[in-house]
Amino acid sequence: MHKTIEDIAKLANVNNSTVSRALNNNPRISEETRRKILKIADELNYTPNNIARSLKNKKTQTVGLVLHTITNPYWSELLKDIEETMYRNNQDMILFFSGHKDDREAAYMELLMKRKVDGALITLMPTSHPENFIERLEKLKESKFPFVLIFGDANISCNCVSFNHFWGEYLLVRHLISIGHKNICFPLGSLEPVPNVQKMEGYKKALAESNIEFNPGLIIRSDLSKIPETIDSILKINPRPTVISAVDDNMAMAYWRELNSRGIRVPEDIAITGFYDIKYLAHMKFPLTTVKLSTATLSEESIKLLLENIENPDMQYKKIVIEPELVIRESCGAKLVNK
Amino acid sequence: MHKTIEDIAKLANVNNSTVSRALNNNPRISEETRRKILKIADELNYTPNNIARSLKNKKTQTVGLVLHTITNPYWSELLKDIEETMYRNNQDMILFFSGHKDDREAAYMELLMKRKVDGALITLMPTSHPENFIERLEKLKESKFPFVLIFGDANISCNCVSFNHFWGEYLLVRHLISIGHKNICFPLGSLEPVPNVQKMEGYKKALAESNIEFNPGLIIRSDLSKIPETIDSILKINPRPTVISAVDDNMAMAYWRELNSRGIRVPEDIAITGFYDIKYLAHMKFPLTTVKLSTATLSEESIKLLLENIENPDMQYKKIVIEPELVIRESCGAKLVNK
DNA sequence: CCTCCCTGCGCAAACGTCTTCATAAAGTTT
DNA sequence: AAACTTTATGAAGACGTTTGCGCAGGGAGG
Repeated sequence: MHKTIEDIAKLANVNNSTVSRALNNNPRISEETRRKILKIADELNYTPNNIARSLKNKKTQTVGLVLHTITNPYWSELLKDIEETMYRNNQDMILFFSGHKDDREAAYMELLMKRKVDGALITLMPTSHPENFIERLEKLKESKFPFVLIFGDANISCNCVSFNHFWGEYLLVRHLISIGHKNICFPLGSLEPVPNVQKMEGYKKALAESNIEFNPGLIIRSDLSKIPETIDSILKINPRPTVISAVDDNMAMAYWRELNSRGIRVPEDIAITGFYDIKYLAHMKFPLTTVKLSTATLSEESIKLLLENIENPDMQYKKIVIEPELVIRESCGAKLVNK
Repeated sequence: MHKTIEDIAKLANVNNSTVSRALNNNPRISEETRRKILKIADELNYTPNNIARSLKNKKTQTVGLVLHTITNPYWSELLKDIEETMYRNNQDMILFFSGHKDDREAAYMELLMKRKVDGALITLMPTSHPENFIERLEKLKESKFPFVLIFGDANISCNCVSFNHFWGEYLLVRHLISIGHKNICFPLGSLEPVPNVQKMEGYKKALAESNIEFNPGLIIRSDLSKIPETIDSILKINPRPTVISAVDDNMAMAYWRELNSRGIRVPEDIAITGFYDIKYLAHMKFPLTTVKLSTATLSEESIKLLLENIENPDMQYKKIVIEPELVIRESCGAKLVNK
């Protein structure tokens, strides 16, 4: 079966501790014996037992990842990037999906402690039960459990990594204006979530800079379950908007599809923009103009922060805000304008 | 800090072993002491140390999941279902993405053993290096490492769970014929991968049953990177096909998008069908007629098989084939025909 | 009443690794 | 050459569980 340190020790005629030291590059050991031990370890095809190691070291080299959703391709992309970053950092990752369900979220927060992960990456989504969620975070903080909140906004005191939604929407609307759009419809679900508030600010700032008056009639309620109704409302606005700035790529695609089924062309008849930049959609050849929230940067930054926190559980909390990036494709009508 | 069995033992004035037995529902212990111990454990907020437990038991209650891709929403859906099934079975899951890269795949296969997971779910994708992949599987088999191959076809001797692609395509084409389609274009990348071979059989069987002659001109080469060219070829076929039976939903969407950008309507001008049934697309309101390969059933079956294998490492290999299910939506033109 | 068996529990070893302390040998300083 | 210091290694305990063995006490069967 599997070889242990003791097996090596016997063959090398040394003590366990010597083998352990040789394997761990402890300097207090002679080059000669080190080489001898390493050679034998190699011949025996020895691999250390991480369980035993964890028991002694009280570190598992494993972090938890708590996601609220995964079927949305943006989050899968993020998951992929996180996994790769973990791999580069020699960390294992154990996964917990809460699926927006409060009870599972509670269960997972418990599991984080029980399963002995060294720390965790946790996503905050505006739709989950905010009070319970915050309360659970407080518990983690109390027990000094290292974690960082992904997409966490400023209202929570803990390690956070998030994006500057304000600036993203600003860049986007500024671009739309620059290619001739003035009537920019901005449907959103609710103004409660912080990202939406920030986007609204960005939208207004861009308008103001171009001396376009803000028209509240262009801000309408929308929801993935009521796409036809939303499109109805939009088409009734007078004058008709020339572009719909969707709150995310998914909504953008749903609008696109609904317009298409009515024979309205995108972007010729009405333009559409998204937010997040879901790679899968570009893969499927949908040239959506959007604002990229880089999953690569997000994972890089959050893991860096998390490892820092694991290293030093008493560190000051940090907030990292990543700047988004405008991605101009065809759905905004940019190519039409340039002709 | 964290409480141990010893802490409980002291307070209860019993030995460690008694506490352990009480906690593990060992029958050789009186109801009285059991209750006393459980009460104290509860008061102390005791949670067992899984690391120590694993060290003793040589079981980690953790399984590895090796995925080749995750950004494709079908696989994310599968991942979600697997995670949920794992949760119900009290198993942790550690994740490895190989991203179709051979070196990472090799690294992960090594890690599976080193990281002390009890077993693994491994996906086989036709695009990875088949020889190396098979070789690595043989190694796992040699060391009696429990694993099941997801989407594994019959050519490999190991535990497999896969779908009956043959029957899926057959159901689909039979339906297409039933609503009046006769000219069914069937573009595919290559006839090498087993699923494609099976689909081809299903396609032919359905035609034969309706006495429609097989027309090789309708079988064309296709590739996600050459969508416009594929559509060009399809539109040149005479008589023009009334429907494109794509090899998967992703290809279907790419065709859809390309046709749309040329002003060709789906399904009015040409119908489209997919394969797999990616939930995300339905979510985005694309009413794609497709063949559902249920991720729920897949995860259920594969985990059941894996746990069985972990329980008994010497078991006979099993092959499980899941029947797919036809999902009729609008893209095949069914609704048009019925009018 | 003696043996036998069952119940309930304690003792101690074990899982594989790391680490503190001790010690012997070798090298350095005075 | 005595008194240190440094270097290389060994011995043993610890991390938190689980478990085989043993033993005391009590009930049952002969």
